[in-house]
Parts: sequence; C-alpha cells; structure tokens
Amino acid sequence: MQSIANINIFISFTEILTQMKKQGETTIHDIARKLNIAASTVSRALNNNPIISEPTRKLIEKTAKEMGYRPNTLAASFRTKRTNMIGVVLPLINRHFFSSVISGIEEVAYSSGFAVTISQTNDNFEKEEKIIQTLFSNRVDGLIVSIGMQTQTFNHLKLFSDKKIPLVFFDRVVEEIDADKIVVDDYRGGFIATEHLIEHGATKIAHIGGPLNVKIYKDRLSGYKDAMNKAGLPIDENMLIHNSLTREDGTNAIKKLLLNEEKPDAIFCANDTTALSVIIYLREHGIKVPDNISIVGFSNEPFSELVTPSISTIRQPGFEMGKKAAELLINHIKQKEQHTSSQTIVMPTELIVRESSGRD
Amino acid sequence: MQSIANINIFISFTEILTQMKKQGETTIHDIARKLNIAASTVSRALNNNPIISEPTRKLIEKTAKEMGYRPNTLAASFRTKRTNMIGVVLPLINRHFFSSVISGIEEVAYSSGFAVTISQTNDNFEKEEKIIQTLFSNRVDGLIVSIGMQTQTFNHLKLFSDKKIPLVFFDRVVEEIDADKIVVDDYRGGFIATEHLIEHGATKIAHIGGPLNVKIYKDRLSGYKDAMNKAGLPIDENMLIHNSLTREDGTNAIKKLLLNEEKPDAIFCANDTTALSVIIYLREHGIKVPDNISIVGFSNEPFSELVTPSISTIRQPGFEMGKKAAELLINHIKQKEQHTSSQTIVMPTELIVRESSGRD
DNA sequence: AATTAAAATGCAATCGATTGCAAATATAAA
DNA sequence: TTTATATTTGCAATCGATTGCATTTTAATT
Repeated sequence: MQSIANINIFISFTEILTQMKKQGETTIHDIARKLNIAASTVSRALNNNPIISEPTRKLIEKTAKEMGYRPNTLAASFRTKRTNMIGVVLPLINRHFFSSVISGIEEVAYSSGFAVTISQTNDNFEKEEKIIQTLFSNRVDGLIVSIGMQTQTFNHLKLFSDKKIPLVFFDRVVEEIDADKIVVDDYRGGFIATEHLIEHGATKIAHIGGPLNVKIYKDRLSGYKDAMNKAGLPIDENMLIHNSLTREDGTNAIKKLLLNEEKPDAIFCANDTTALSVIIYLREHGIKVPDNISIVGFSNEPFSELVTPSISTIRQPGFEMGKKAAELLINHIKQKEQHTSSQTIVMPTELIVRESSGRD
Repeated sequence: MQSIANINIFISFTEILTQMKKQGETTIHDIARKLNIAASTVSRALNNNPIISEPTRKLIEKTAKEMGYRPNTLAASFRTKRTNMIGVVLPLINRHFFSSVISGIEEVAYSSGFAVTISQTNDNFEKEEKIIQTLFSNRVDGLIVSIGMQTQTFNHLKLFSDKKIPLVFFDRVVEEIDADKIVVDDYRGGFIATEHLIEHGATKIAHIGGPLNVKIYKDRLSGYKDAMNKAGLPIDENMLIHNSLTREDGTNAIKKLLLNEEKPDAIFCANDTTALSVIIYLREHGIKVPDNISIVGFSNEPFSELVTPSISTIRQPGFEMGKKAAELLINHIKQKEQHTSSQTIVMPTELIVRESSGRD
C-alpha cells in the first residue's frame, strides 16, 4: 500500500510540474522531451529546414500545435542577432503624407516577412534621440527615418550608420550622413507652384517656409526664388517668413504679411497647414481668395480639397516613397556584406490646381 | 630581433582582435575584463543597484561610456522576460481620433519608462491576427487594442487574456473578453445627436451606421432609437443603413436614401467620413444643408470644421482615453500578481453644433 | 588583537533558440 | 555480407544580461 501511496504522490507532483509549465510557455525543449528527440531537431523542423525528414517534421508540427507552442522571438533574435523588425521614425503619424509613407513601408515589409514598429517624434529632438536609442537597443534590423524640424545634430543617427546598420532617410533627410535617401523634388515643387502663381498674374508673391536647416524647406525656397528670377520679379525679404509651419505659425505669418507696406497678391506656403491658416484668416477678414490673394500649399493633405476655397497644392507620392524606402532598406538588410554606394532617389512632384489659385 | 618581431606580430594580433570586437558590440563582459571585475558587478552598477559602492559605479559608468557600451535590450529582455514595451494595435493611425489616443498613450508610457510600438490593421482581420501574434512572440509587456470592423473571432486576443498578459481595450472593445475597457458613451452620443436634430424640427431622421457586431455602432444606433422613441417618432427601417463607413459607403448610402419614397429631413451619421460624403453629394446635387437636410456626424475629425457647411458632430476625448488606457495597462503590468477585477471606464461624449445642423 | 556584523563583489546557472560538427541510421553499391 | 555514401538526428556551445547565493573585504565592537 505504501508504494501505491508513493506513486500517487509522484503522480500529483508531475501534475504540479505540468501545471507549472503551463504557467510559463512551451519551449522547443518541452516538445523535444515529449517526443524523445533533440531540441535541435525540433528547431530545424519548425524552421522548415529541408534537412529534417518529412515525417518528423509533420509530427513535430502537429505536437507543437497541440502543446500550444509559441516561438520566443526574443530568444531567437538574441541568438541570431536578427529581429526581422524594421523601425520607422517620423515626426507625426497624423499627417496624410506620413501615414501614406507608412502604408507603403508596411506593404513591402509585411510581404517580405518583416514587422514594422512605428514611432513619432512630434518634432521633438529629445524624443527623437530617445526613440532611436531604444530602437538600437532593441536591435532593429534597419531604420527608416524622417528627421524632426529641430534636429541639427546627428549622433543618434550616426550610431546606425557607423555600425553599418541599414538606414534609409525619406523626405526630411540628413545630408551629412551617407545613406540611401528618398526625397521628393522639392525644388521643382517650389518652382512650379510659384510659376503657376506668376502665370495667373501675381507679381508680389510671398513665401511662408519652414526652418532652413531642413533641406526640403531650403529646396522649396530655392524653387520659389528661381521662378521669381526667371520671371524677372524682385525678391522682397519682407515677403519671406520662416517658422515651424503650424496652424498658429500660419496665422501669425499672414498677419505679419498684411502689415507690410506692399501687400502680397499671392502666397506660396511650404505646407497645406499654413495655407489653411492663411485662407481661414483671410476669409474672416473679408479678403477674397483667390481674387485678392491667391494661395498654393504643399503636400496635398486631404483637407485641402474640402475647405472653401479648396487649396491648390503640390502632390507628393507618399505611398510610393514608402514602398521604395522599404525596398531599399530590405535589400541592404539581406545583402549585409557589400555596402553598395548610397543612392538618392528623387520622386516627382505634381501641381494640383484648385480654387485657391483660381481654377481655369 | 626575433623576439621583437614576435612582439610586433602579437601586437598586430591584438589589434585585429580589437578591430573584430569593434565590429560587434561592447558587452558588460568587455567592461568587466578591462576593469578586472565581475560582469555581475558591471550589470548591477549600470542598473543603479544600490548594493554597488559609489566609486565603483562611477568608474564603471565612465568606462562604459568610453567603450561605447550600448545595452543589449534583447538579451536583458530575454533573461528577465520583461521588454518594457507596450503594443498598440488599432485600425488606422491616420484618423484624428486614433492618433490622439496614441499621443495620450505615449505621454503616459514614456514618462513611465515604457516604449510603445504602434501597428495598424487597416480593419483587415488577417493583418490584425498576424500583428498580434508577432507582438506576442516579441513578448510585449502589455497590449492596448481597438479591434477591426471585420473582427468577429477573438482567439488571437484570448492568447493574451488567457496567459494573463495585461490587455486593455479602447473604443472598439471585445465584450466577450474579460479585460479593462475604455469607451466613450456612444449610446449617449447617439442620443444627443438625434435629439439635437429633433429639436431643430426634423421628424424623418435617417441613420448611416457601422456594422452591428461592433459595440460602438450598436450603441450609437440604440441612442438614436431611444431618442426617436422619446420624441414619439416612428423608426422606419428604410431609413437605417449599415456599412463600413468609408467615403464610398457614405455616397452609396445617401444615394439609396434619396431613392426612398419618403426622403429624410435629417441624417445622423456614425462617423464624420460618411457625413462628409453625404454633404458633398448633397452639395453637388443642389440639396441645401441644413435647410433641406441637416446632418450630424461622429468623432470630430479635423476636417469637420473646415468643410462648407461645417459638420456638427460628437466629440470623443481621444487623448484622455489614451492616457487612461496606458495608466490602467501599466498599473496591471507593475502589480502583475493580483488580478484585480476588470473595469470599464466610460468617457463622456459632447455635441458640437456647427453649420450642417443649423447653428443657432 | 579577536570577533562580529555589514558592505561590496564574484561565481555560476539561467533564459530559449540556433548551429557547427559529430554520431547514428538508412540506403545503395560492390 | 561488407563497405561506402547519403540522409537524419543529436550534442553541446553560444548569444549577453541578470540574480541567488557564496565569498571576500571593510568597518565596528569588544
């Protein structure tokens, strides 16, 4: 009788052990033990390594499913030093352009077996630094970045380029760092926007632009200037305003422009948000758009076609940029070795004419 | 001479070794070796464990910085089973409501030392499943979720609730799963929206709603019905349409409603997107809003106040919901043990009256 | 100087999956 | 049947940080 009691005790112990296991996770070792094979075989089978015979693989897969096995990516990533994860860092996800880029990135990444983790910096430098440090510590396989407006030093990004971790910039790129870049033809965008205003008879064209340490805003300004020069129009410094392009900045900018001795008869805004502020302000003050002042924005935010008057703007192919960025990045990740020289891809911009510049 | 040559060879070997090390990463073992101490001491020092004396900590920190040490979060997470990462899964990041929620989550998470990884499902069930599997495999410490419109089975989410991994739902919640939930008072939102239309003299009020398997849309519909009943107005089944609430769905819905024998004199739309479609369609067909038909939307998307006529709508406190969700989640993560009973937090909704329902 | 307590540091196992190489088994050829 | 070859599977080390427990060092007390 005593031995039976012992057996019972033994059984309940194993039950407890099983129970405890259930608390934690099933590992390949649990599967291996159950099937009386080696963990390495289980690992290979679950990774579809052709070196494992069909019957064993089938058996292992079946058992894994039965036991509710979930791979511990953390362990695998730690061992292989590959996370199959790409990080996306950008200023603000709630901008149509940026979320289009994200969709493009996701499309390519998911179909290549990569997960995507998205972070927004809110154009805050400290947050950008912290996020990028975290992504590095989490050992993402690569990074797709559009920097913030305040960002003027790049050590956090050099961390990646120095260590040869694939890095791709888009839109707001860092010229000082050698990496692939996907940009839009901002110069041409600024040029055709301004030229369009000129063609409609404007001669005193103001520009509300972004901070000049950011290349895209510098380029848009250059486009504006060249179009002015080409038409033989003078560039009045009082007509140039640079700020952070928020709703509020836009309102302040138009207020200031209207205080000028010479009022503008057209404004080229470096984004749609400021164009919107300007339009609303002018509407509230009885100044007709486009009759008195015509406006062109930049980016083609969805609201641009909804507001009255609808905003003429420059379209940027966000989705395509995202796809391209992800393709380049994944390419680099896969052929780790040879660091092919970096390329910069320039996507076309396109003018969309709407009411704010006088559709005709 | 020969010995000197040997020394030279030796030196160049160590140089090569150093070089090779530089390729890889500095680890706590490298630091320990350099300082002739144990790796455990380094680990403790860098984690500010008070058991390490001040001088040693200082020395270690200094050396770590000099050697360019970057913690390998992967290794630490693997060992401790804590990633300090919370996953956020939602249908679409490019919706003002959702991105407000994200900002709220981030605010709380970052200040508590958690990283946030954001994923969008595009209301696609397979993608939602895959994302959540991936987040589980990556062992996030907790999950904040708003499910997709197509989601009707919940095994992917049970994965978390079964394993007692903290889980918080917001907005589009799953009733069947026992977890904390943050919702808006959708019922009341539907009620006050409809009542508002009634007060403005409407009697034939249509409703364009979402799929009824999603609780928020069911609640908005209930609010609508109760307001109608309270006013003694009949509910005409022909006035009720349910779809996925896209731009296109909205256009189709208004077309269909206008084919009814009895045309509606007001429409309560379950989101602003369909309200927008309706307004644009009516504008294009010469039907005056709000004179002929008045409209109320839901969510207070930014475009709602920009379009002409501006859209009356229901405000949802996205940012606060996000903060609350993160607080609850992090609370759970920290006091892992006692599973306090789940709570559902209901946030207030608020009517914003604009032109589309006749401001007065 | 001897004893004891407290403070600081070190040892070594551990987490779960992967992988080079060795061993065992099955299959084919002699 | 034996040998050679191909096919499967197993062994054991490894990745980097953490942590319970043991050991050493320092300080305090008698």
